[in-house]
Amino acid sequence: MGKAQKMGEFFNVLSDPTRLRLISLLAEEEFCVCDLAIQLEMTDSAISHQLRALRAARLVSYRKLGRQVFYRLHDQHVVDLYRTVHEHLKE
Amino acid sequence: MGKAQKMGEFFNVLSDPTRLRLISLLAEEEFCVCDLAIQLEMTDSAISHQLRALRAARLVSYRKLGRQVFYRLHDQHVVDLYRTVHEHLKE
DNA sequence: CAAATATGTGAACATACACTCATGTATTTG
DNA sequence: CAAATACATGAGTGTATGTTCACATATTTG
Repeated sequence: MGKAQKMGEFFNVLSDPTRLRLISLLAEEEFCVCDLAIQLEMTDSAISHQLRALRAARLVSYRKLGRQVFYRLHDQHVVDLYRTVHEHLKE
Repeated sequence: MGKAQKMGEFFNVLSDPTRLRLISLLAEEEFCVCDLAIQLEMTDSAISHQLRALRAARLVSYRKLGRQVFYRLHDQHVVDLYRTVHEHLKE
């Protein structure tokens, strides 16, 4: 797979508002799926689907605690990127 | 429009391999549409459509010279972003 | 064990979009 | 002016994808 293809797939993960809102929440602290769903006012299923995409992109990791699964950002890198673009868009 | 929506639209522009390849070429020097099409081995029409998207996102600007239109990156900001992500994906 | 809770997942549906094709516009050239 | 060149654009088409819905799995609780 070409470089442009790979980069495109990465940016594509960040091109969805729901996934960006999840990243924004998880930048503060870890959350379980149901709490993320409540805060975004969406179904658990929709959130779970999007977390799957974030997992596949290695942007989040998680730990299971009883019935719940707590997600957190895999590293700070994506937060830096998020903030960089956020600043850029203030023009 | 929400912040996440706006950021999503920006990342979406960068999620297409053709547009990323255009950005990569224009990071070096300015090119006219037909030369971009030759280098990417695509039709002029396809390139023109994608340049329109890059124009709408204010990522490129252009100057007309006779029949040709020369495109260049609007500023260095997107190149920095490009390189940051390129480094990130080397993991 | 049975019911409830938290999450994951496949299919379906609606929408978005990248490229092609046909056509339009502007500029140059013969 | 007529033909050719460079680019732009709208419609059409195939593909990708976000959400919903139904259902499956795993854990807790009574």
